[in-house]
Amino acid sequence: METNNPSDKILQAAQEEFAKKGFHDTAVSEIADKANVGKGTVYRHFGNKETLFGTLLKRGIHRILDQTENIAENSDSASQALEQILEMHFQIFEESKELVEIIVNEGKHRIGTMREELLSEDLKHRQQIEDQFIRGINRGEFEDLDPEKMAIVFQGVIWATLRSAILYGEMNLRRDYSGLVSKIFFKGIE
Amino acid sequence: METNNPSDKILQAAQEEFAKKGFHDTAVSEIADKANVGKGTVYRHFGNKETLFGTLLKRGIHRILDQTENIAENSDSASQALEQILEMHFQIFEESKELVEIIVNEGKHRIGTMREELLSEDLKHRQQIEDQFIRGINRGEFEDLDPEKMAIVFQGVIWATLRSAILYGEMNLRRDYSGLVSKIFFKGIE
DNA sequence: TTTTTCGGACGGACTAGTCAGTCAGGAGAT
DNA sequence: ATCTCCTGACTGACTAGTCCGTCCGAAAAA
Repeated sequence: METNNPSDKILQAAQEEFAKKGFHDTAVSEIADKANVGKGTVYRHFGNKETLFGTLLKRGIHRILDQTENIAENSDSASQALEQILEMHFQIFEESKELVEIIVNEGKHRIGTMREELLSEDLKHRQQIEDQFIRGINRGEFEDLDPEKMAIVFQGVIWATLRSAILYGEMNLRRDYSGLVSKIFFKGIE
Repeated sequence: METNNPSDKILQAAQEEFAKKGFHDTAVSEIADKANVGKGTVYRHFGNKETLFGTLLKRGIHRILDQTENIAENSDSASQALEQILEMHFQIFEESKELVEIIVNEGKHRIGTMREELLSEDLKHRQQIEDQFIRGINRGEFEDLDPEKMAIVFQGVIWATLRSAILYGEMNLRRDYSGLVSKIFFKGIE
C-alpha cells in the first residue's frame, strides 16, 4: 500500500473532510492542503470534485457489497447470514467511522451525475439482502412475506443503528443491537 | 388561509425547490422567482436562507410530534400506538410528499445553526416512541428489552419505508408495510 | 368626492465573497 | 535537453445578502 502516492493521500484527506463537513461545505483547496498537495494535483488525479467524492463513496459501497456477497456464500442459514451482514456493517464502522459517516449522511443523496450509479449500487445491496430473505422463506426459516419489503425494512434498521452511533457515539454496536435485531426480526417472522 | 400573502407563497415555492434539489443546490433567487416575488421580499419575511429552510423543516417535524402525542394519548395499547404512529407518517407523506422528502433527505443532516435544534426535535420524537416501548413493556405486551434501542430501530423502519416510497414511488405504503412491520416487531418481541 | 400625504411592503440591481476548475511555469528525474 | 509531474495564482461563474427607489393603499385634508 503505497501511502505516499498522491492519490491515496488525497483520498484519505477527502474522506476526513467530507465526513466532517459534507460534500458542499468542503472546498477542494482544503482537501489539497490537508493532503499536502497542490490543488492542481487533485484535479490531475480526479477530474473534478464530484468524481473524487464518488470514488470514495463507491469504494465504501463496494466493500460492503463484496463482504455481503462473501457472507451469503459462506453461511449456513439465512438468519445467520443476515445477522452477519448487520455485524459486518458494525465492523466496517469500527474500522472506518468516517467512510460510514459519508455513506450514511450523503450516500442516499442526490450528488449530481453520480446519482444513478449510486442508486443502483444501493439497489444491488438491497437485492443481496432480499436474496437472503428469499432463501430463508424457501428453507422454511421465515414466514412467506414479501421479501422486497423485508429487505427495505432491514436496510432501514442497519442505517438507523449506524446513524445513532454516528450522532451519539455508541461504543459497542454489536453488543447493543445484534441480539435485539435478531430477536425482533427472526422471532417475529419465523 | 390567505394564500396570496407572500410568506405562504414563498414557503410553498421553497418547499418545492428544496424537495427537488436540496438545500445547497437551491438558490434563494429561484425560490423568489417561483413565488413571483422579489428576492428582497424573501429576505424581508425570512432573515436568511437557513431560517427559511428551518421554518419549513420545523413545521413538518412539529406536525409529526403533535400527532404522535395525540396518538399516544388516545390509544389502548402500545403496539396499537406504534402501529398508528407508523401509519400517521404514511398519511402525512400522502398529504405532502415534498415536505416528507425534505425531512427524510435533509432533516437528519448538518444544516448550520439549525443543527442542534433539529437534532433535539428528532430526539423528542425518539423519546415519544421509546415511551411507547416502555409502556408496552410495563403492560406486558413486549419483552423487557432496551426501549431506547428499540426506538432507534423503529425510527429506522419508518425512515426506510418513506425513503423507498420517495425513491421508487411506492403507491400504498399502508398496505405494503403496516402488517409487515407489526408482524416483525410485535410478534418478535411479545 | 377628489386630492395629497405618508408608511412601509416590495423589487431587483448591486456588492462582496466564495470556490470549482485552469494553465503557465517550475522542479526533479532521466 | 527533454519529459513528467506538480503547483498555486488566477479566472469566471455563481450566489447570499443588502439597499434604496418605487409603488400601493389607507387615511387625512380640501
